[in-house]
Amino acid sequence: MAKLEDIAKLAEVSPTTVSRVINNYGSLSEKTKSKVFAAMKELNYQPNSLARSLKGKSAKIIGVIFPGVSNPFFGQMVETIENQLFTKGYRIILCNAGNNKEKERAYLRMLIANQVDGIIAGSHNLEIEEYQQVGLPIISFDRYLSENIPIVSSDNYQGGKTAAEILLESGSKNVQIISGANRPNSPTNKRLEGFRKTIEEHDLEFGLTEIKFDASPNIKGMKIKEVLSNNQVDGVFCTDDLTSLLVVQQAKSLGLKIPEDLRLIGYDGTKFIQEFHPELATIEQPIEDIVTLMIDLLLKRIKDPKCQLKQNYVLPVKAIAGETSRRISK
Amino acid sequence: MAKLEDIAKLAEVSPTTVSRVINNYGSLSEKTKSKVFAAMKELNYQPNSLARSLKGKSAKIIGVIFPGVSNPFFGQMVETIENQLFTKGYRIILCNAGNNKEKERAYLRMLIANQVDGIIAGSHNLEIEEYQQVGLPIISFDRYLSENIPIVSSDNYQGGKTAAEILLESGSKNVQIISGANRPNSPTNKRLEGFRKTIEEHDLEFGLTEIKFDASPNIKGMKIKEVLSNNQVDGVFCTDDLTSLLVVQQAKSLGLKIPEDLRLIGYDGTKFIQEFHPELATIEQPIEDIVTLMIDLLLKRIKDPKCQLKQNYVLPVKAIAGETSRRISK
DNA sequence: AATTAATTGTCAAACGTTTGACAATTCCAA
DNA sequence: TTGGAATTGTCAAACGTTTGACAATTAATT
Repeated sequence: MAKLEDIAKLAEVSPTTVSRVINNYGSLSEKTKSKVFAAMKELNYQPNSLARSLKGKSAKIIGVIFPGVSNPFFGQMVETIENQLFTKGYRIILCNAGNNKEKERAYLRMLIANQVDGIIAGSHNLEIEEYQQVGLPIISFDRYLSENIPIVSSDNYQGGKTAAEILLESGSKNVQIISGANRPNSPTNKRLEGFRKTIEEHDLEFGLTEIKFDASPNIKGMKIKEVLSNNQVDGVFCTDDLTSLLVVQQAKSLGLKIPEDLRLIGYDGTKFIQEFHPELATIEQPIEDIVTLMIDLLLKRIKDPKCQLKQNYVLPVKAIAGETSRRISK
Repeated sequence: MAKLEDIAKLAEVSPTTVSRVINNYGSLSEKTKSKVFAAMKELNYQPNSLARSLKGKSAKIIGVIFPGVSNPFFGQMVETIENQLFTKGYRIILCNAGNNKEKERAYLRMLIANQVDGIIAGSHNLEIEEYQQVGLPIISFDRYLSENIPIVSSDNYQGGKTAAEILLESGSKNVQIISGANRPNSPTNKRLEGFRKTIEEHDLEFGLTEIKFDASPNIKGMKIKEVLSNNQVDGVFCTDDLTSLLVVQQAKSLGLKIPEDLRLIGYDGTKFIQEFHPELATIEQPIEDIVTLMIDLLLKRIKDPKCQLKQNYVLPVKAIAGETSRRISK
């Protein structure tokens, strides 16, 4: 590995000058600059980023903590984060916290040890006290972490409301919401609230089924089957699209026709779902915008750690029409 | 941020001793060790990983280069890599190369500058000469990169063969393979070969449709529609499961019943597909094993950069039965 | 008590940079 | 030609560790 000194020798200048060229510091003639650049090219030189960061230069690395990336929603999220950060010159360390508090803690410590510039967190493990003490800029997606950590989320309340409206418009009277188990302080609870409010405004009732986020699909399937067969449910709102897919599966196996017997709407609206399951009605979260905003806020905090940010940033959702919520004329 | 010196003061020992405790170097009494550990705990100390790596200690970071993580196959792959590496004390820098050669190059240089311990690459951009010169341990997934970079892949030939057999057994006579555009040197070509061999052994012919990996789903859909409507195709092998989903979509819109009118088998068999689309027949790649092997090889190379490894490692695939390839009795 | 072994301390160099102070050189214009 | 500015060089300290040489202290063994 070529080092600064080697460049200096080749370009016949002093090491200091090379460093000056790299950091554009002090006054330099065009001639030296180009000599140095040429030498850098010739030796395929890359400044040692460790040494630079040690001297206080930022390493340009962001830690990204999510439950995982095999779920298409988080996959798209992380991919978008990576893409946008890349164009700004940042790299990411991927931290899949799963539903493992210890792992999340370990990652948090590691990120600190590695002197990352900031953290974007969207994990599901709450009550990680450590977040309060991390002396690093953090932005959270859709989860409450601590007092002064801004949360960016989509308009969960409006999302729940819209989902309810669509189900009602589609002619459903007996609706059901299937959601992940609720955590206190989680903004996703608002989906439920918005949904409830709307249903109650129409003087109707609804059933609530909670299924743990991390349950196996078989277990989830079983619970869904119960829901669909015990009641005369004719409308279902799933708080994520994958659960919608399971509902489709179970409905089929029960001989229920969608949308004739049962209307269905999901949540998230990833590119994946829109492209490979355009029949699914869903509420789309503006992933691109969410990421843009998170990164914007994070970089602001990185530039000025004391800059004041709001605690909550809410972005609008969009209803995606789909066959599964088509209005049925009886 | 507490540093080594602070620990030394608190534990009332010399900085050297602290370092010795951390690195378990030289002889140390239990008493001092525990004093130091206590101090470390009290100050919540994390050795500065940059400084350590500068001094030659490994940073315990692996670069992971894939096209992206929004695709469930790569998502699961990367998630598995991350999980397994975590338990071995390594972290990962996620590099989504997309189909962007420049980005991949930039990432490669960055990984070198950041002194990562090794690289796992599964990108789709071939002809990146730089791979030859990277002085780092690299393992590749399913792609040829350069002479001495081991490739781990599933048994593509056998996979293609099995897919063909299943289609034939299901009663299809007029089969079609829909694959990503072929790249020279790519092991995935073997899927095609295995398929061809088997079909020809049965004195049948087959059609080949190539669709660029990165085409939009709409374009892909259109091409698939053409294939399904122009020919009297009654069996389709897609070289990935997502394309299978598109075939299901198009078949439905054309009024073709699966499996009655058309049998279908895909490739990859991610957890996602198996759980959310159990009706899809597919050839499962043993992701877990692939990752285990890649990491095993990589860590070997990291320990001993000169250790001899084979150029190719091939792991067996498994046929996953599904409704879409059910035998039809006419 | 004398000898040896184990433990800890002091000191300094090194890893590859950045950056400041200062001096030396070159260049250009009046 | 001289003065001042622009450019480059030398030198050294710093970032937070690791590690070796060596000396000093303490503990264990006879």
